[in-house]
Amino acid sequence: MAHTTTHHSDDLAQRLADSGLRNTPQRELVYQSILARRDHPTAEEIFARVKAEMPTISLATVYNCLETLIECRLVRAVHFERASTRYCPNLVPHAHFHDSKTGVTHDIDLPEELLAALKKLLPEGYTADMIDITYHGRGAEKPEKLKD
Amino acid sequence: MAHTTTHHSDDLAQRLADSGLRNTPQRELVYQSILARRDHPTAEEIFARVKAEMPTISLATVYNCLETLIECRLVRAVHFERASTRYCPNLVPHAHFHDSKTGVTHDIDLPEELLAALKKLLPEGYTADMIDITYHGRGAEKPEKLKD
DNA sequence: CAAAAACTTAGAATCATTCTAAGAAGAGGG
DNA sequence: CCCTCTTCTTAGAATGATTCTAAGTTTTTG
Ligand SMILES: [Mn+2]
Ligand SMILES: [Mn+2]
Ligand SMILES: [Zn+2]
Ligand SMILES: [Zn+2]
Repeated sequence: MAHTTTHHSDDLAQRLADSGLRNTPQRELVYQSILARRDHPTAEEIFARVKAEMPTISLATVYNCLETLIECRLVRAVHFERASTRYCPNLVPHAHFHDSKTGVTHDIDLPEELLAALKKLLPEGYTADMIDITYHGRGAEKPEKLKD
Repeated sequence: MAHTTTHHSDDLAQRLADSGLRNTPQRELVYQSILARRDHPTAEEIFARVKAEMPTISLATVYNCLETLIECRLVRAVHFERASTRYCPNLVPHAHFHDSKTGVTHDIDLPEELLAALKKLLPEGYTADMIDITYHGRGAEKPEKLKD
């Protein structure tokens, strides 16, 4: 897989350059801390993770970096009710399943055809830039088989 | 249409009674103010409308009444990003179209088949109590034909 | 190097919502 | 009718996530 391997830090460097922004250690660290796991951390959770590596970083900077990452389209903001915003590094169009028992959030891939069907529900002349879909429910009770 | 006509205030009285709650003038007024229009007002907007009729009502009471109406399933809370919660009297399953230019919110009816298709995307063992769908985009630019 | 621009930071401010504590209103039993 | 218990309403304080402010740092440019 030689040179075709893409490093996420390269993505970041590239996107920041494209937007005329600087690639700072804080931005790098905040971005990596979101990529590291497939959970959907809040700003406070990211702050806690990042602080372990860079104890001087501030919560304000975490918020600033997150805003930058969203502008650069490397991270997506996710909202459940009015709870703290969560941040998601999965850039393919997907829905979110919010487990009301555990509070855990899973990504649900959305087939192109389903998005098309949703767009067909709109009245003449309406265009949707994005469609936000959130499931609220419960995940499997039993421990999952032996996949993953 | 004789006696079959349902008055919304009867709905309210019934639901409150079912839940062992009292039917107060404040609850009645808050409910009517939401039913009166198909917009999706915020608590502050409802407060303003209701205050015109009952100048002594408090914002806390509006929030309390809204919570009660939601418990009684007569009103639905709607969230866009982290903006103020909006309240919707449309009880059939529907999505929301949020016009990013005007800020106006429209209801979009959801066919049963589409909800079924969405539920089929969930992994084994996952159940969704509810699915929240929000479109973000722009409505028709031109003035609508001559309907409505 | 000097100056300008972009960033980071701590703490204050904001804003929607919830909480608290006290008073008002309604239901029921005598 | 009173009395008492419970439910409601109310004003204002508290909360919590996020944004703003103002001052220092770092980076880039000339
Ligand atoms: Mn400071
Ligand atoms: Mn008070
Ligand atoms: Zn996600
Ligand atoms: Zn609605």
